[in-house]
Amino acid sequence: MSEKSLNFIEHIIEEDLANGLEKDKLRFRFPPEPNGYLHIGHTKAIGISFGLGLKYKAPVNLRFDDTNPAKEEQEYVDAIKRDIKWLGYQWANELYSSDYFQQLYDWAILLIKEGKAYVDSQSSEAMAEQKGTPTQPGVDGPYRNRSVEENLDLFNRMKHGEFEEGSHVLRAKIDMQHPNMLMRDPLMYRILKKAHHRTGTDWCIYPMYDWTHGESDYIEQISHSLCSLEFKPHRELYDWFKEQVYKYQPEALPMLPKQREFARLNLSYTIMSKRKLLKLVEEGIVSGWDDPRMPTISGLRRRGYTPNAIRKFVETVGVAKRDNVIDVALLEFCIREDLNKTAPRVMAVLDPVKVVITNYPEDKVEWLEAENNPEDEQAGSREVPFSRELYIEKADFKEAAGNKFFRLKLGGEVRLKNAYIIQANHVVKDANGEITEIHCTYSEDTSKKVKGTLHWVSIKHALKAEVREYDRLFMDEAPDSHQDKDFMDFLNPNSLKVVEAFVEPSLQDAKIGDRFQFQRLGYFNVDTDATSEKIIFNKTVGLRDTWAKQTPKLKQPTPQNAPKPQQQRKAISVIQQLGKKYTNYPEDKQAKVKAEILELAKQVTYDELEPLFGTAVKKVGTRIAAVLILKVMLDTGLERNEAINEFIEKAKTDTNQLLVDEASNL
RNA sequence: UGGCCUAUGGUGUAACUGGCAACACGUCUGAUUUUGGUUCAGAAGAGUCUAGGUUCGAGCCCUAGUAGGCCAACCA
Repeated sequence: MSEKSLNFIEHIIEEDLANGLEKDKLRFRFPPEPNGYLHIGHTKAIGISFGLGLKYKAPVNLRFDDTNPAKEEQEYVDAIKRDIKWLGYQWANELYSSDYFQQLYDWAILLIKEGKAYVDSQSSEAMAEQKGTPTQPGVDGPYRNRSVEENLDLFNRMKHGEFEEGSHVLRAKIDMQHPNMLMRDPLMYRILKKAHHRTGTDWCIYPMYDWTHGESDYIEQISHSLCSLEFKPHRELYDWFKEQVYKYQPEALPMLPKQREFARLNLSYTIMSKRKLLKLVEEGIVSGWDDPRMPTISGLRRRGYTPNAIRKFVETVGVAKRDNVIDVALLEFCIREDLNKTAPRVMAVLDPVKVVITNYPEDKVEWLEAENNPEDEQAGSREVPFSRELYIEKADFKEAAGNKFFRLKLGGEVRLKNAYIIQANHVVKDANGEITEIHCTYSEDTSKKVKGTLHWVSIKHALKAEVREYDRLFMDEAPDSHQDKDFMDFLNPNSLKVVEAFVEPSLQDAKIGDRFQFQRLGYFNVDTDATSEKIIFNKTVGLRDTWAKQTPKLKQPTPQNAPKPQQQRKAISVIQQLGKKYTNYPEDKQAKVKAEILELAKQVTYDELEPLFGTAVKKVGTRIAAVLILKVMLDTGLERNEAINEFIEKAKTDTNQLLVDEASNL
């Protein structure tokens, strides 16, 4: 059994188990708000909680956090359930926070009676002002000390709809001076005269997140409530509410859930905010939540991603507490890895040029055997038609090219996949000089060694198909991380390219969702828009292409190389970095680095330098760097002092010759 | 002018206090190949944010910094 190393959450659980928590008390939950579609970021949270459920054979509840009737809709509930199921996870119970409205209300009454909650009747502006700021404490509001009787009366009338929205709220009475702003008398209830997707018009007060979420965990006796990092400050409040409520029924509900937070998933070149994704949908930038360019589960599904690949992906990214940006290349690796093993191979030409095989009889057709998947012996084979006139990719032919070009060129030979070897003899061009036909001759000897193999389709047998090729939606690595620019500024105008392609006839019967590898091109699946008349493919992902990397791309000035989302580093820290490895470099590189350090040194102040004098003896490189900086400073008029002299003397007696040399130079 | 969290190759995650640090992606070689795919073999790349300290020994413990993130919705 291969012991995979545990992530920090698993460590916590193991520790709890070791401290006496019974294994069958473990219980998790995934708590989406039904106000949008699930995206790849949620998959991490899903993978964590459901994964833990699988690992410990513990139940995982699907609980919709539906406390805001203004935003939540049944459509989203359905979509979320569909997506989780599609990913292959099973929840123990389908639950709703709204199921607990009555219980929550009853507990709120008890809290009021204890003097732990009160009705505030100010405007939200007034309350916000009293709340202070992160750096300034808040002050008590005028209604903070209402009597229990008055609070009870008011809260009761709130519930019965006697007041307008915004006129009163129920707040927990904690501490307006608390350093954690969430503890400054947080709201528990607001008046909302809106119909709820489940409770209809039963309620006109609705509980807030903090009050609802923790208590829902508690009611369900969740052992570990896992959420993303931004809820860390909420934990204190989560615990406060939990402790208040616990004393009302410690025997019936003994488990106090534990909230722990992990860093959410970020993917390079994409956005993950539901609000922003909604904007793309609403503004028609994409065709809907399931547009294949969207990072939603439904978008990825339509694009051709498999549940397997997505699960593997979230497993691979790991779980920790630091902010991260995952390279989309990892996601692409996961889907290629899966599809390589499972997708049947077919031939399709996306950008055709005609090939005429002049020594092949006009009417002859041969059906040649083609392997369905070299990675899967069970996959069997099919037959593809070969005839005199074929299409190959334009990019697979050049009139003249060097010998690193393995494809077809005039006078050169190339193998046609599953068929013969052909030689290009001459080309026919139109008035614009565009090649319209490539005339070739074929040879039936297929045993010959030739470097290149091309895919092709027989023109008269080929099916026309629409192919939708996608590129990233955004051209920036982190489109929503720029304070001065809107994420919409980075939209890629060429994220969708529709081409008319020619595919082999076996694809006639392909059904919606079917996945294929178009040989040498990539993985494609049949889009939901396909009809019996018109077949439509989505490009899921291209094959790895080491050839494309070598050919200098004449594309747009690669935005990838543009300034990283890092801020300018201080010269001193750059020098330290350079210095560290100084002694490891060969001489020429050493000279280069030295020049760089001397240049940077001009921006360093003496105050920044002095701490480096104490650098540990073994860090020779850093000390050399310090000597170099010092040299620049002395040259520009710095007066020697005791610290400097001491440092120089110490350097001169070092065992490292480089250091001694530099120090002696001073 | 406060509280909380985080810091390990380009990226993401590991490392029971004990060997100048492991795995995956990415990058680069080479071999194989009727997919410039796959597979296989290999390489480069990290003094673990900085400076002190404790220790025979520190990525891990202590102190002080630095940098980044989160917190002021009747949202979740």
